[in-house]
Amino acid sequence: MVRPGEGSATMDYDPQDVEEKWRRRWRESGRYEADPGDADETTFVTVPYPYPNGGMHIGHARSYTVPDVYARFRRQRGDEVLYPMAWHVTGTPIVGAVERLRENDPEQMASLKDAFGVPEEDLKDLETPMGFARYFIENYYKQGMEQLGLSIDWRREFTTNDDRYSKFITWQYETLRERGLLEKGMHPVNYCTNERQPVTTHDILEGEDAEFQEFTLIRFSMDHDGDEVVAPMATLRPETVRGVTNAYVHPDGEYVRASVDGESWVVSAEAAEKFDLQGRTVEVERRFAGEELVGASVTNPVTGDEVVVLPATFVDPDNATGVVMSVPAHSPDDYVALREAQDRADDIAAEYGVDPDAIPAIEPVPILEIEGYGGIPARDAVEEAGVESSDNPALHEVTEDLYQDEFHGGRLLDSYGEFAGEVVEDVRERFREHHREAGHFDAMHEFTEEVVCRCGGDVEVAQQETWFLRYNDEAWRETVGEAIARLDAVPENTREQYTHTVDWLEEWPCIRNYGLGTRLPWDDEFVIEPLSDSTIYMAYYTVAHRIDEVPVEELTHDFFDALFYGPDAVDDPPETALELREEWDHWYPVDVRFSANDLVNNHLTFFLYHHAELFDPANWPEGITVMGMGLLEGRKMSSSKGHVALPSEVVDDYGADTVRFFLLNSAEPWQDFDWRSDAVRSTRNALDRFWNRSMDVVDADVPAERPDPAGIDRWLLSKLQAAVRDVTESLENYETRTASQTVFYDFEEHLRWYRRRTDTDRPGARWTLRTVLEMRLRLLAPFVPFMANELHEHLTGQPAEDAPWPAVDPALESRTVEVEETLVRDLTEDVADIVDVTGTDPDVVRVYVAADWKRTVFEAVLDRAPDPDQGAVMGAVMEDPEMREHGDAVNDLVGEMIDFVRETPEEDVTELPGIDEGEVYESVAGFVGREFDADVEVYREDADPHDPADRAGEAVPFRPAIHIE
RNA sequence: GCGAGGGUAGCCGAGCCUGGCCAAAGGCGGCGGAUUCAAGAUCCGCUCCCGCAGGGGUCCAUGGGUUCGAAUCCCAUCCCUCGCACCA
Repeated sequence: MVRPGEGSATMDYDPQDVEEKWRRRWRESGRYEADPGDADETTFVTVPYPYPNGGMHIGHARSYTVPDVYARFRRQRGDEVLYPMAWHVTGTPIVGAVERLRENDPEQMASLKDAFGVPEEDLKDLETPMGFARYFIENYYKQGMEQLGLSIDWRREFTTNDDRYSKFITWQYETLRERGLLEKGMHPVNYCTNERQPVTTHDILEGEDAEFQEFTLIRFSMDHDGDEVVAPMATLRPETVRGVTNAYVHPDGEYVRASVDGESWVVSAEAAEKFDLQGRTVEVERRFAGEELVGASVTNPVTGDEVVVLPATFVDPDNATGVVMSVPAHSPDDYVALREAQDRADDIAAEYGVDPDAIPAIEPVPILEIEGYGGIPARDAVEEAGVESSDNPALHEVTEDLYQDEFHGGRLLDSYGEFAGEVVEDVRERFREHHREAGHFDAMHEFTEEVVCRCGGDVEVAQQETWFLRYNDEAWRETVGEAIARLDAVPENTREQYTHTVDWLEEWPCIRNYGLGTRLPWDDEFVIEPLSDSTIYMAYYTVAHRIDEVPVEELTHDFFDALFYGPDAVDDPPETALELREEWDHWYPVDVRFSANDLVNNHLTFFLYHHAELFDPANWPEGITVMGMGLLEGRKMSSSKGHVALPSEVVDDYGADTVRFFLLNSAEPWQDFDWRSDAVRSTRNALDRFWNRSMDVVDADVPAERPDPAGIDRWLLSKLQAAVRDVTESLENYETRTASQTVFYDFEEHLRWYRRRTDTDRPGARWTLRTVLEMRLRLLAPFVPFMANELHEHLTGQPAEDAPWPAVDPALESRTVEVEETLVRDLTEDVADIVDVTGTDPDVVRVYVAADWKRTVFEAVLDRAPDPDQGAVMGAVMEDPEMREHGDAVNDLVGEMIDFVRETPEEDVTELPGIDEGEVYESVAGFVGREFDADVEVYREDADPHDPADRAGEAVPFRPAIHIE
């Protein structure tokens, strides 16, 4: 019995022990530090740097392991490979995390303590943003990556808050500005009216999902205190302007008369503040109750018609302008409200002094027609739904439905002139622009729901001056389009997503008011936001370890110009910059970037934009492989709910190789994967089995020279060549699942058959198994580097990763042998079927090989492959008088053979004429006999066989007749 | 609504591009057997229905179509997931 730790070659699989040993060797030898050498090819693999605002979970583990597999694969193929890593700390998430920690926010504390297991005594280290980041970098990310065995060059590590990195970003933004790709403008932001500053979604307590809406303001005019003033009415449906029959204000609401951008406006008090925030110059001149406006008439800027202002308590002065227009023909809400106002017409007239005849006289004015509704769609909708009053909750739904229908199916009436007859969906935008230019319309932003800041303050949409990246610039779009066209987009269908994103992107506001990162070079009040400071940093990796020796103040604009654009780009190029340029030239471009698929429509597209602009096509990204999401036990992971699997824990539980193998094998990189502990456990069992079997091979005596191979050895070696070819091809396509499935599980199936077929103790078998193991270990090394290296070293004295990637040996590949073996398998299965269905335990199995004339028929069919025609074959065959003797049997056989040829792969069919079936069956008589514990007798149908059950006649080529007794 | 992806046996999941080797890989779960003191370990077999001769029937969301032949190609319908921004 072998005791643990005894050092015998037959030791049990102990991943913790094996893995720690290799980690140490890699660390101490600097195995993955990549420096320019003289290899024929370089491979530069990148992945978005992690954002350490929390710990690392199993989804991250996969994101970094998939590139590692590719890196290891390319390394074994002889490339110089660079796989670097850094840390993204830009912006507010880390700052926000620290704030929530300081406030003892329960969700944050649960995430830190329960999900990530941060000990109480460490919490004090997390109280500054960089302290927080550093803690998770060191204790979670970096440690997790090392445990997983990622082949990263750690010398190049940096954070995006480093001074030198900022110099690089500074150069990037100065360059973009010089090229006119940055633009100053106004932009809507979330603004806390209490703190008097912009806030991010992380700071929002209520209404996190609220979106900005752009309301169109219809500039109604009215007489107020003897002046002509504007009463702007907000709407999302500007095309209904011709259907306005009246307006509403809240009689008790506070309204103001204000000067807005030099004009006199009447709006709610809240609206005046919003206009102020949205970049307009607002001076409130007088405040009054809404009641004061009731009864006034306002003039429609488009039609010139006058309509009356009515009181309504449903008006929310804190929504939009607080002055509402009513379109009863097309808005069920308005329709019902109007009916109710008309019911109370006398009261309203008496209370507010409105002309008593005005209210009953209001009639809905249709502005469009739509199939399925009459002239007044809102009336039909309301009546059909049986809604009688405004407090019926169904009214909301009726309104939504009608809006939807009218948007997609409503055609404007003749009064719309040039817009008449068009569908709302197609015409709204043009209509709005037309009237905006004519001065009839204006615009404002508003949230879709109420938004409250963490401080309790009201959050409003504010317009703020900002800098934009001009992603909608036509020339830039064209260049990035070329970059997309050249890209190896994996999977291929993502290419369209990049194109689509480019079409859809407008200007991108690239700065924020606060957060970590690089200040805007020409205005240090602002910081460049995270998606904008992470577009070309892969270039920084190439020099990161050497730039640390350059004093920060030397990292000028010229320095980077010289580095990236060469000695001619500046007058007096710094020597160091030119030295670093060689590193950059050596590694760039990025060969492949691996990234989660949700970054396609921002980060990855930005990545392409900036490369396309700042670098030559030769340095544009060559490939992007997108990755799917991770589930845990079938559910989404969530650190706040504690539903996460941590890499360090699962590596402790199962071993890094098991974790890696599961992550790589359970789905292709771009598919979603599901971390299920039962499946992971079964992966571990499979690796255990593999280890034990491998150790048996390691311990076996193997002849130095290859002994004479049995047929089955040649079969297994042929399968091995196919595996080498398939794994190589799959890995070139980043198909980690297919590749690992082929070399591991599929090959285990071949070995199962091999063990069943032959005595594995023969010298020939021992030699074969050893050769197979050695090759498989090399093929497995990218996936399970610890185990593969360990076993390969036991076997050959050299780690698998240092051995070259296997090549297909054509001498060991034989289609004929493989086809013969399928005949053996077919025979075995047929006998087993018969045994099964008859329930007999045979003493004798008789096998009858088809007569020669049947072979002739098969060959006649084969002559007309791949799509033989029954008539033609029959014509040819029947020319032979001997055939005619067999009569109808020939016809049946031709039909059967035609089906057989059609259904068999062409490369197999062509092998068949060279195969002597009888010989094949005779050579496996011993094996088949053992399988069924019976004597096996092989006969030829036309050689006067012993045929007690009269079966021989049923034999057809490659389907022998069988009789069991 | 727009854009992308998807619906395959108890479950997960391959196959679909390039139609026939597909009753449809593999895993999990379940059943039976072997080994074992025992086992969540390993090994062998079974796991749509019928069948005492290698066979037959039905099947890949639904309904049509193309084809000698459809899980695979085309059309329509239903359902599900993700993204739609200034947030990493």
